[in-house]
Amino acid sequence: MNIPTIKDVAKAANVSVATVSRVLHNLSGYSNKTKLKVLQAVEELGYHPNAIARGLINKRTQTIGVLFPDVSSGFSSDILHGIEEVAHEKGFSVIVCNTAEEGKRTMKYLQVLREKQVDGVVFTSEVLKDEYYQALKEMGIPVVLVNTQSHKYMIPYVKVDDRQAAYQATAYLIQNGHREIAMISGTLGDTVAGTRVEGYRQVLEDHDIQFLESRVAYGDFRWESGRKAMELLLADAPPFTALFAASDEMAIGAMGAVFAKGMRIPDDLSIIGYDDLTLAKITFPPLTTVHQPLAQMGRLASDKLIALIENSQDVSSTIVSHHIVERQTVRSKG
Amino acid sequence: MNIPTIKDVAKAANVSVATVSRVLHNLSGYSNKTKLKVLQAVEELGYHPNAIARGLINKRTQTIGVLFPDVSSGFSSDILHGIEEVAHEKGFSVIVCNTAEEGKRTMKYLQVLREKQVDGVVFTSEVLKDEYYQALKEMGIPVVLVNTQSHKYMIPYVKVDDRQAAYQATAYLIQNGHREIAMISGTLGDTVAGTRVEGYRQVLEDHDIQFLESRVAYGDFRWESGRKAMELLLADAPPFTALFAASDEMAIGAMGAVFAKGMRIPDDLSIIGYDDLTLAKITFPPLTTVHQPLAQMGRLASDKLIALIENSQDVSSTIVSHHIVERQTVRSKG
DNA sequence: GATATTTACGTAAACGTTTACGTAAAATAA
DNA sequence: TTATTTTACGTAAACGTTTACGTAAATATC
Repeated sequence: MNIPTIKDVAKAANVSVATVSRVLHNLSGYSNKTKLKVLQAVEELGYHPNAIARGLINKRTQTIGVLFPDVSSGFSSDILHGIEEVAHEKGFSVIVCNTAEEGKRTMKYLQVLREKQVDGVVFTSEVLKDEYYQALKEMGIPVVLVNTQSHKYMIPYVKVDDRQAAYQATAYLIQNGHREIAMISGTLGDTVAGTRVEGYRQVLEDHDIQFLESRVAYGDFRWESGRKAMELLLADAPPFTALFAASDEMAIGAMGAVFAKGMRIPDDLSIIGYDDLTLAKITFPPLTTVHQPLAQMGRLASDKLIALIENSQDVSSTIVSHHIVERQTVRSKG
Repeated sequence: MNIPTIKDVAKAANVSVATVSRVLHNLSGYSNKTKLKVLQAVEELGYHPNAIARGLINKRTQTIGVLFPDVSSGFSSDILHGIEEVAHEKGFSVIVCNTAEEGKRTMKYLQVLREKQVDGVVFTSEVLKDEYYQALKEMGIPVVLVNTQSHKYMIPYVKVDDRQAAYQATAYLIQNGHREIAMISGTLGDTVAGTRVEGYRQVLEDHDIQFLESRVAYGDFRWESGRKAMELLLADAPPFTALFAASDEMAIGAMGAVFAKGMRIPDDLSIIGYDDLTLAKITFPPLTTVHQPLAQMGRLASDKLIALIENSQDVSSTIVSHHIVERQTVRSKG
């Protein structure tokens, strides 16, 4: 018993495949009577269209590819959730790819996506290397960037203004009376990480506070690196009363290091994070942090990508708004 | 300038498409000279095979579908990571679906997956309703369950032994001298949740400790429900010195409620969780919990599914091993 | 009632592959 | 040398759709 095709339906309904296709697509060109016959045949045979055959002829697969450095991170999975949500609403499926930040894997994935004829690609949280760009360009399909951007190439992106967000996060600490402020940055050399320390440095200058290289430590955005960086800072840096961590994970790692020293948060040290992962509100005390609307960013990216796929000419980018969510890790000093 | 097809390559290399296909697949039936000609033409034209056309004829798409109740949870995303990893290794792509635990959405996804002709499906963390099973069965493709199982239908699954794990988690508390032990269970009515309270109940009996209905509260596995359940327990339940939470998220929610009361963990109250999410090790104090090898479960599921797709007859299930990871939320009562 | 238009279809090509089958030339065997 | 096998291809059908084009019948127009 083979899977019924449109031909079987046509035969059963005593019409041509063209007619079946027409009624299935609600086009015109058939009487109500034949429509009923066809629909009944579909029902009886349990016919389901084959999207592969359809894709072959339409040159559209209704599928997009999404690349993450680490799908399992709280950060990525929120974005994925958003992307998937609107993709599904709009009739697209999403293929996930985990690049593990490896160039080779990434290129492999791009090749697979090309062969699978995806209609578009979302690329997230990593710098878009030249070779990626070339591959993507050859594929001739729209791309949107999330949480990253390319200065070299003109590609629409969705992200927050990192510099400004970092500026405001640090400013928030200053407003709360802190003047000795350390920072744990993301990977040294990474562009977004870089932008964040610029923001941090800028506020300090604007408030006539001296920027001390010795008060900034570098992690890789992940929890463990935050803990280590904090241990370093606690041991070696000039004393400080507050910390800005460039990711929530690192902030929480830092909190662990602080607690381990028997210090209290925010009594002995204030901390502000960055991201507002689900994590942030469930730690104790709940983490004050700058909120990035991750799921929303995913939704916007999906939206934009699909518009592009459907021939929109609008290649604009969007800077989504961030804001500080005040929880309980920052203490106001008198 | 259109995308080159196998025909273009054939023309450029002055051979037939059949020959091109043969060299591309490393079959036999061509001289070394023509092989070189073909490869060169491929190179020059920048030809890339079209997996859609291939899928149409092979009736294989090298794609699997994966259904999650919530892709963005730390739980799901670890499983996804594992699934994706081996799928990619074995030449399969994965389409993610977020059911949001809604029957209608789930059915919609199953239909999409059917139309897209996926070769297999992984279904995770939800009970497999009859209608899902029927749809899956009609599709005629292999399915594997993760973190759930069906008593009604014969479908391979990958999960831990929940009852035993719950038994051991509670036993661990008893071994540490606790006898007044509360529990926060997952959704009342859910099978896995049910199994876990059975395990809990069983140890108590085996140690001649009276099981008190009033010492078990019900959440939905998520953080907030854990906090609420703990507040309830703290207010209404007979006093207890330890808690077994059926998920790490709930355990952490409970910790928040405890801290909010000014109590200390583990000094005033011991807590053991369940899952060992990334979360667990980064809270303070780090959470003692029962480890489920989530990524590994994903890998195993992927492995099994692909074997099934490739005609393995082995429909066995696997119970993966769990173990308690001792961190700092359980105090030994002298 | 003749002509023009619209409706309701059917036919067949096309999408880009894979592969069964056929065949001429080359290699081997007798 | 001739007969046989093997090699190296080419031809064409098939996968399941969509859609341009054609056409007979029905309907509308005058």
